[in-house]
Amino acid sequence: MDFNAIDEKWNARWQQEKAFEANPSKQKKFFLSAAFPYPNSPQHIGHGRTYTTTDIYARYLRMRGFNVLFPMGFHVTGTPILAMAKRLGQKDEEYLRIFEEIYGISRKTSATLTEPKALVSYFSREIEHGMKEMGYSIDWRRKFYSYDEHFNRFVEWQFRKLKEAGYIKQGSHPVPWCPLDNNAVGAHDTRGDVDPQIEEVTAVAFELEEEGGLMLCSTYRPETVYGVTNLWVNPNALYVQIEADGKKFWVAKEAVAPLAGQLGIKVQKTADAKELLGKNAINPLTNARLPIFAAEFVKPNAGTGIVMGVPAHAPLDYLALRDANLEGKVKLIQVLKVEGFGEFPAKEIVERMKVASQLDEKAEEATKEIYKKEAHTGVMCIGEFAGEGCASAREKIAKSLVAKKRALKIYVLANSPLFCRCGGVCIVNMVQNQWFIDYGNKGWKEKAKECLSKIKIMPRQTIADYLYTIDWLNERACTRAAGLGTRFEFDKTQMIEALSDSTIYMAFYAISHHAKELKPQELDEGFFDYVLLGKGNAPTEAAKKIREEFEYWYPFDSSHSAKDLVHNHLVFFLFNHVCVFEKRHWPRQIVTNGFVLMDGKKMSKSMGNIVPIRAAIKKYGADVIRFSVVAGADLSSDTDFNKPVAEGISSRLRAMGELLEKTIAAGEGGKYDDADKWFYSRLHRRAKMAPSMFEAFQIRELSQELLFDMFNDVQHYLKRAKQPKLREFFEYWALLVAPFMPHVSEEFWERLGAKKFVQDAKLVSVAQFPAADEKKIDEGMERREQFLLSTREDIGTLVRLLKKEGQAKKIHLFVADEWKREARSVVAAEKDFGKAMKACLAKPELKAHAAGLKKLIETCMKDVGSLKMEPLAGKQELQALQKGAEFLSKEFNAQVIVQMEEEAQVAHAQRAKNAMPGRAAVAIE
RNA sequence: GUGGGGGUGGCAGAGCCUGGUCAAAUGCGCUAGCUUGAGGGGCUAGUGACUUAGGUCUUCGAGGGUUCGAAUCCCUUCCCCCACACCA
Repeated sequence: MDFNAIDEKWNARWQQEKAFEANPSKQKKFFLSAAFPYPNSPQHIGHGRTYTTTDIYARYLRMRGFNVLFPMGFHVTGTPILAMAKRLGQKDEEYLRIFEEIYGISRKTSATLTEPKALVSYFSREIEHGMKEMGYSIDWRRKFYSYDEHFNRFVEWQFRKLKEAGYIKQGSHPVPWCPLDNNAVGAHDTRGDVDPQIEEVTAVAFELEEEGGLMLCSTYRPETVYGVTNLWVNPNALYVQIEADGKKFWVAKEAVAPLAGQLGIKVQKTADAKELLGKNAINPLTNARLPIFAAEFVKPNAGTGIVMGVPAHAPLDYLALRDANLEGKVKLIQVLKVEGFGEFPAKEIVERMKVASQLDEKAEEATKEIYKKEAHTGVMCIGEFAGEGCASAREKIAKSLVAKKRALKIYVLANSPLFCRCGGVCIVNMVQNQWFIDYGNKGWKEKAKECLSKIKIMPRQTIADYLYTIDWLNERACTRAAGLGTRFEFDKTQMIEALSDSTIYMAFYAISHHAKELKPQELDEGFFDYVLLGKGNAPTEAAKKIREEFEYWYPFDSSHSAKDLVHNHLVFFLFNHVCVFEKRHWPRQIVTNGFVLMDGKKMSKSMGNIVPIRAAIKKYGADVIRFSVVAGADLSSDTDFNKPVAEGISSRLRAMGELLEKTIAAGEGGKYDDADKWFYSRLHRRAKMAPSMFEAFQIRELSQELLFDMFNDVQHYLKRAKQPKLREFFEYWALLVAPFMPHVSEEFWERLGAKKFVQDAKLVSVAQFPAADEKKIDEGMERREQFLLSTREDIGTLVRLLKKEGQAKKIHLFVADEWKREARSVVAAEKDFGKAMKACLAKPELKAHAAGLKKLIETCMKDVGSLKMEPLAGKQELQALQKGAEFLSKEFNAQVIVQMEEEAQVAHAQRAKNAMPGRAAVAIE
């Protein structure tokens, strides 16, 4: 089988037949989509998982008679594409190399991609080709880009709705910032693509007794202010006094730049650390007098460069005191009671770990341990919040200090120093007048939760994540100074940010192909109000038709994405839908899936283990890739892509193909015998359970059943059947696996030249999903075969045990006597040994076998569980063995004798006694 | 730290909700035999330990408990992964 040729043939056919262009009709509809891609790179097989899952579902539903709409667009909003184009324009070596080595794009081509639009068009074309090659059943007429003017009008309308609802706010906001570029930095703007992490720190102000200035100490542990005995400055650093907020603060000189974006800083004077030493500050909570000491461990570039000394709870503080022989001069103050420690945990741990000095490496280890322990188990034993846990006290004290203006909230970059690609050192900037969407709004949250309670979430375990995120979400910045996308109407200097313009875009798919026919300026408030909300009168005839189309497709039935979007996009999707749309148009289902690993490892540019999807298709064929990325794991977990898996699927498919050819060549005929009955029972059983498994997204299990298990059954059937009859099998199978492997399925179907299920439809893709023929599901037949196979296994075990491989001459088989079956059913009802025995003896026909009863009941008790299942009748077992004797005889190359007499009557009576209901006895000569 | 998800045989990965048929599906790997001109591929069997009659013993992160019975239920504990906001 030439997979590539088959792929090409059917992709062309689908396109030619417009098989997936969905228009309103009388049919019931299903509207689903998967997160639209961001075209700044070619897609890899990891992307393929979400889209394939979506497509399998779409194809399944289409075969179940739904009018399915599966559209696709491109999300180009934001800064990465801009940044990438700019870097390519600068001939950035790192980017050129990634393009060349990982994406396979020549430097010559790269040179043409220096404009954002060129980049977008290049990659979106690439992605679209890949999706078509994968056979995704997408209605491409509805494609749009998120910077299209028509879409801009839509997003503007959406934001007007948010504003009307009172959800658009303005305020200040900390942002990672490059002072050289004078712009916000994201991960793609930093050297090494490091994601900037902002951390909130409390800076406590201690008034200087002598001069009224304030010593600004940054701390992660404001609750320890009660235990401050002194302040620390680095003796080798310079300190400056700055004016901010009308006050004078001392901070390290190196701290000024990182804080410049947050405090309106005016440097008043500079001083050597020595000038501060010997002065005294006042504790804002206890009014204690705190001397200022010198310590080497203080880092002038971290926080404010001034540190509170809490020797009772901070190992470094204690060590610094000890190092300077100041231990006698201060009295340690306990703030927290800590499990497993006495009054002064820091002192204790330093002594226990034998930390030599503040410069000892072990000091850090001790600090980590104490901080963790105190945060976890510490209970305040001093001050206003005595008795409270450390964590809650920390929060309350910080809040109250800030409220009393005795402390400031400052932000630092947790992973500093962080360099912008331009070379600048990143800082945190407090952006004033930042625009937000207020996801903190209580009423809105309630509505979002209401929607969540009605929506179907797959996989189900993720509901907790949604709930948590809805609760936790607060104001979210929704604009940026730069980026592609939609300009922010209420402040034209701003662009709407990427996760805010992609929350209800599915609604736009429903109408995008019509909207394109109109001029952007026609898509005004009245237009969208009418089309999307049914408000007012139709502004034009066209609008009326568009409204009808929207009404047909909405609500949105199923949203698909990878699991990483649960915490942002998918929750915004809920919020925005409940804000903008009528309740009857709220979404119905969300499905998220795990990622794809490559040989067990995460795919990444730096590892160079990214497999571009188009290359993979070329190598294995689309259907093998489709199958590989969804079959390996449950929806919720990550799956692994590797060569053996892909090849295993490929070889089975090929084998099926060859078998199909043979079947076609051989023709068909003859009466069904047991082997045929067994095989078709298995097939129809699978056909019967397939629908519920598709609907429950049990894709891993389904693929297991439909490909691997079915294949094994075929193998066994070929061995058992005198004259295999596979035509009906292929007629079913090709359709059962069609959602997974549409190309091969179409090809098989065409080769079969059959009309069943397809009727007037020309394509499998729009055929009926085959209903199982339940009459052919033959439980008894399957169980008899199972009985035969387990007997075969027993024989095999014995032959091996007796070291008689290939040498057994005669195999005698015995079926359990009737009295055993009766006794077994007694035991099944009465699981207590004694009572079961009594019950058995009460029956005259069993009493006759009293000698064997004890052993029998014991054996039955050993696996009580299996008693629940009704065993095959003796006759059935006998029939299975008799009909299977020839098969067993071939398997073991020995004469097989099935005994019909009662156990005691036959030769090998001792062995025959071993027979149990459900298990034949074996004697080997 | 907060929230979520996990720890199963050489590996991947089911089973756990609804305890017994679980030495634990399936796939890969490995071993042996057959097949093929070799290779690739295919087929058959084996793959916890012991065992010349279908048996026994020990296993599902660790420890404890409930139960006639625990991979499955409860408690304690250790470890791993993911998300945490302006980033698509």
